[in-house]
Amino acid sequence: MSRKINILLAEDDENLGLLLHSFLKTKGYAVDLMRNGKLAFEQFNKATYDFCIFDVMMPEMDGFTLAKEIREIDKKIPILFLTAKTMKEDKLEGFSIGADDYMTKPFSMEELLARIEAIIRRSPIDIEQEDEVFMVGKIKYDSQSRLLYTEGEPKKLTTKENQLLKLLVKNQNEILDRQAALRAIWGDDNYFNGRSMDVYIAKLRKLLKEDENIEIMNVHGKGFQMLIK
Amino acid sequence: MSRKINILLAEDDENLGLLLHSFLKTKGYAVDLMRNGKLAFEQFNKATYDFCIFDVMMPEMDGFTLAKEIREIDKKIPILFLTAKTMKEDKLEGFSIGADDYMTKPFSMEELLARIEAIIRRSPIDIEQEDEVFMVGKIKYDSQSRLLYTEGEPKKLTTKENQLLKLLVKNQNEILDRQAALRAIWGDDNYFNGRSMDVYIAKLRKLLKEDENIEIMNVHGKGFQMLIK
DNA sequence: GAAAGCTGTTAAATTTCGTTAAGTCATTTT
DNA sequence: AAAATGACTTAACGAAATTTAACAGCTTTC
Repeated sequence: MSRKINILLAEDDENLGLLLHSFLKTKGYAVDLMRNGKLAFEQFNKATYDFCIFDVMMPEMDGFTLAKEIREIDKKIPILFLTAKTMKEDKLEGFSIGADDYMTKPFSMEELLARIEAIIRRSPIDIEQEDEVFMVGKIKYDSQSRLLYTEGEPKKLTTKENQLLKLLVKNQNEILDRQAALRAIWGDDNYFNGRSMDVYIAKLRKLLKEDENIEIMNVHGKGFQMLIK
Repeated sequence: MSRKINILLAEDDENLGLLLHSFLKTKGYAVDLMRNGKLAFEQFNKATYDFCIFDVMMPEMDGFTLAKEIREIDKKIPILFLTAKTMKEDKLEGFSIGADDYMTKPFSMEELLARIEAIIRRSPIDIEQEDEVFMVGKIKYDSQSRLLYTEGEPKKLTTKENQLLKLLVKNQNEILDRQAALRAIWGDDNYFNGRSMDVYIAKLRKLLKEDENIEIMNVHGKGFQMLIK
């Protein structure tokens, strides 16, 4: 079998949280439980996850806001919502963010498991071997070892260069939101971090200019978009 | 049966502490009892444990803070909390740290035992043979005898080399937080200890450079990450 | 079309890290 | 007891990574 699947679980109800945590663990998943959206977002940027389960109603940051933040930096990770009420609007909002499924409390553990496995089955590419190696145009890029295989010697990226390039590549051809990137990499989107990011964008452009089909384009006031023709 | 399971017990109430200590000993566990969180953390870094039982309310360092510190350097060790009051917030905080279970005082010895065994049953890999012998790339490493089986003569590591290498290996492919490592090995993360750690990182790199697939990579401002390709 | 606000880029300043060597202290050897 | 050894720390210096500054060039707004 392949490696364990990492699930990020955000749930403020301690009983349900524990229950889910231990249940999913017995089913062979690696689960990190966070008690609110803020903590969950921080955790999301620290580790690498394959799957998210978010309660909609939480203190600090609710599940939808959390999902929005995460969608800014990861378009594809499956998100499943848990919602206490059968609010129609809730569901709609959830799906417009890009929810893959939702469950209305109370639900059975087995049902939850079935849904998780269904979603995982549906997205066969990413989950089974969350890729750390990408092709950026004709340039190979290994985000794990932070190596960019340009002509001649592979170039070793610095921590920040690597974090930023990884975000851009993962959001290839889509806009990477400025604030989202700053929060994900620098933890805070103040003015100076913003200027710092601009410096790194310049560095990456220089690193990638060898392939003229790659372009890191600015979208004024919004963010950056890595275009590959 | 396999070897004895080592439990680290942190409990400031002397009566309860001794009671638990002798009870668990009769049940075949090896138990070390510490009377506060600070001592328990120091002890955790001296020996190797399979399981933790922490009282939440303790002088010097409470159980949650202790658990947080330990989680920085060991993501997987099971932690069970003992809590005097049925404080809802306590429980939440505990589980977000990654508690595996909790018990509210007063509780029966048998119930505690049942929970411990349930947790151990759930995590089949780590506990039954928590290894002191690792393969680091193609180099064998015995952290118990502090021997690194490089080409030719096995190299005997010093105390600090061994502690640091063990932490890196246990957090393989993940970031070992600088402060956490310093607190775990040096007890304090001041400037000089930091420089000392850097010296040891250099030593380890030299020791391991024989296998070119091993890399101790710096994550600027955060810590170190041992990568094995 | 001028002001205000973003972005691009280079360079300087600051912080953090890598490495080697010298210093300190305790223990062992001779 | 003097000398040697070993482990660890501190110093020293250089290199690398990151941030801040500085200034020029764009975009939007009204």
